Amino acid sequence: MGVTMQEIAYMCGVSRGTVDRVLNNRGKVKPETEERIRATAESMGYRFHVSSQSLSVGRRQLKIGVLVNAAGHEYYSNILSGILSALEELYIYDITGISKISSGLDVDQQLHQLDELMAQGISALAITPANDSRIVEKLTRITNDGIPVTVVSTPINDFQPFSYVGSDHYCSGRIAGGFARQIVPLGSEVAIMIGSLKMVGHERRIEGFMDALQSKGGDYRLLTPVQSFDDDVISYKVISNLVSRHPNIRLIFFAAGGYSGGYQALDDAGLLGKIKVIAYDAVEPNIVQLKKGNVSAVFDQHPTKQGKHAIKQLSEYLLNHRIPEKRINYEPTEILLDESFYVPVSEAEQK
Amino acid sequence: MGVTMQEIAYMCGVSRGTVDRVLNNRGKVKPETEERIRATAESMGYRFHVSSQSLSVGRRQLKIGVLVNAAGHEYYSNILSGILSALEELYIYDITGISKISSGLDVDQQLHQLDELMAQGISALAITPANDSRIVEKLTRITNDGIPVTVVSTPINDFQPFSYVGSDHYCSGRIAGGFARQIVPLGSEVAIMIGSLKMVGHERRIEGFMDALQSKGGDYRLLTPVQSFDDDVISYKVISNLVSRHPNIRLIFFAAGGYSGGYQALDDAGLLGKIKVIAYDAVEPNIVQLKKGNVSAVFDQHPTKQGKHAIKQLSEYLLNHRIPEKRINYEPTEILLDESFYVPVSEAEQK
DNA sequence: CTGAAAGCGCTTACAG
DNA sequence: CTGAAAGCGCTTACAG
Repeated sequence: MGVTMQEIAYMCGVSRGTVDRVLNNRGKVKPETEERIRATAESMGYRFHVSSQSLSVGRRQLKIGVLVNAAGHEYYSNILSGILSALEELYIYDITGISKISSGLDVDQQLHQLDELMAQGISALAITPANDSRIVEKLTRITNDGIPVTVVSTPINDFQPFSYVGSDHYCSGRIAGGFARQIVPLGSEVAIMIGSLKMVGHERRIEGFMDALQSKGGDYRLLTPVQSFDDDVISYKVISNLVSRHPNIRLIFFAAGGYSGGYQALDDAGLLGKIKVIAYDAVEPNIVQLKKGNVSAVFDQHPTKQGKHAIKQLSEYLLNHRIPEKRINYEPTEILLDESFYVPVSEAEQK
Repeated sequence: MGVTMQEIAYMCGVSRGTVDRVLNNRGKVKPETEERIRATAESMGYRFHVSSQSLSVGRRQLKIGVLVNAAGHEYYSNILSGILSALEELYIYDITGISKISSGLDVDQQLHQLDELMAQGISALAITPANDSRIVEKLTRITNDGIPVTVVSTPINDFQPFSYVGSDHYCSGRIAGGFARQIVPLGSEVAIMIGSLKMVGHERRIEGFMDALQSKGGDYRLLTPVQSFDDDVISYKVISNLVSRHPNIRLIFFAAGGYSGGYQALDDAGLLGKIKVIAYDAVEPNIVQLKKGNVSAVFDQHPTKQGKHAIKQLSEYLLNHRIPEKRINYEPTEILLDESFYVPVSEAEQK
C-alpha cells in the first residue's frame, strides 16, 4: 500500500531525482520523460508522503505571520485567541506563529507591521486587514512572493486572498431577524443600533435583519437605524434619545458595538428588562445582560473558530500542499440564549 | 531549534538507541542512565518529531475501526458521514477506516462486527455502542489490548472509554426550554413527545426542558409526556389522541423520533402551523416543516461534528500520542431557524 | 537534462 | 543493559 517515488522511478527507468523533479514541477526534465512519469504516477495513484517530505526538507521552522487588530476589542481578541490556540497544536510540526496586534484599523501601523513580519521571513499570513488601497497593494505583493494570505472576518475589496474566513453578514442578519420575528407581536415597533452605515458588514447585517423581519407577511414598524460608531458615549446618547422619542419600542437590535452605553441608557430610562433586546456578538456586556434576563438572545459569529480555521487552512497548505475547497468560508452564526450558558451544578450530575 | 535524540545522546554520553529506549519506555536501561536521560531531555525541552517517527516506523497502515448503528437512522447516518469525511483527510497520514453499520441496537450484531474489526487489525475504534453488559465486556477487552475506544453520541454505563463525544442532554434540553419560554405566553399549555422514558438521554433532555421552562417564575401547564418509541405509526396515534383531548395546547416539543407521524397527526387535525412546534435534530422531516414555517425552531446536536471530533481525537492519539484534554466532550446544541437555511439568490451578491 | 549520494530524526532488528 | 547499522521516503546539493 502506498506508491513511492522509487517505484515510479523503477517503472520508468529513471532515478528518483527525476521523478522528484517532475512531481514537484521543478522543471529541467525532458518533456517525453516528464509525460511518462506523470502518467505512471497517475496510474499508480501516487500521493506525496507528508512525513518524508517534511523530514527531508530539514527541520525548517515554518513561520505563520499573524496580524489582528485586537487592541482593546473583545471580538478581535477572540479571533486572536483562536489563532493562537491553533498555532499551539502545530508546534510539533515545526510551525510557529509571529503575532502582531494592531489597534483599530490604523493603516500606517498595519503597513509597518506587515513589513516587520516579512522581514522575519514568514511563510504564510493571517490578517484582519484595514480596507485600504495601500494595504491591498502590500498584500498583493506578499501574495506575489508566494505567501498565502488568509483574510479573517473583515472583507477587503479588490484583493483576492488565498482564502477568506468570516461571517456572511447578510445571512447572519437574517437569523437575527428570524428570531426577532418570533418574540415580538406583529405590528411592533422595532429599533436598530448599528456601528456605522458605512461599514459594509454592518450594513449587510441589518439588510438581512430587515428582510427576515418583513418576510412572510411580517408587518413591523422599523425605525431608522441609529449609529453608535462602536462608542459607548455615543451609543448612550443615541439610545437615550431614541427611547425618549419612541415610547412604544418593543425590541431593540444592538447590531454593533457600544453595548455598555446602550444598556446604561436603557437602564437609566427604566426600560432595561422591559424592552426586548437582541445583540450581536458574544462579548462580555452582552453575555452579562443575557444572563440577567435583560437580553433575549445573543448572536455569536464564533470569532475563535474563525481564527482556528484560518490557521488550519494555512497550515494544511504549508504542510500538505492542500488548497482550501472554497476560497470563501463562512462561519455560521449561532443563537445563544441564557440557557446556553447553563453550568451544571456538579459534573457528576452530567451524562 | 528543536532538540534531537542525537543531541541528548551526546550530552549523556550514550547512543541514540538508549535515548530512544528511555523516552519510549521500552525498558532495559540502567536506572541511573534512564534518570539522567529523562532529566536532560526534560531540561532541553525535547519533543517527539512526528514526521521522523511515522517515517521510521515504516509505512504501516493504521486502521481505525468504525461501528455506527446508522442503518435507516438519519441522525446516526450523519455521525457516520462526519467520521467518513474526517477519515478521508487522514489518508495522507496512512490512516484508513474500516466501517461497519449496525441496525438499531442489536447487541449480537454489534458483538459480531466488533470481532470482525478486531480480526482485521484495527489500531483504534469509534463506536455508537448498545448499552449492554456484553458490549461493555468486549469493549473493555479491546481497551485492554491497547486500542483506544471513543464512544460517540450514545453513553454506555460501566465502561471507561478513551473518550466520549456527544451531547449534554440535560443542558441541551434546557436550551429548548429557554427557546420555548420566549415564544409562548406564560400559562400556556405545553406538550412533549419523547421516544422512550427509559432512554437515559431522552429523559435528561426533557428534564432540562422542563427546568428551563419553569425557571424564572415561568408558569406553564406541562402535560405528561407521550412516548413515540421513535415510531411514526405510534407517534401519529399518540399525537392525534393528545391534541383531541387537549384543545388548548400552544406548543408541542418533539423531543425524539416519530416526527413524520407527529406532523401528519397535526395536519389531519388542522393544527399544523397553528400550534407551535419545536423539534430535536436537523433531520429531514423537521427541516421540511421548519422551512414551511410550521416549526419554530429545530435543535441541532451536530452529529456530523461529533463524528469528526471522534476521529480527530483518535488520529491525534495514533499520530502524535496526544491524549484528549477532556475525556468527555460535549458538542453544543445549536438553535436552527428557518432563516438558518436561507440561501442567497446569487453567490455574487454575497460579501 | 539526469543520476548517485548524503541526510532529515527516528525505530528496528542484530550484536554483544 | 547498550551500541552500531540499516532503513523509512523524500529533497538537496553536487557531478556530469
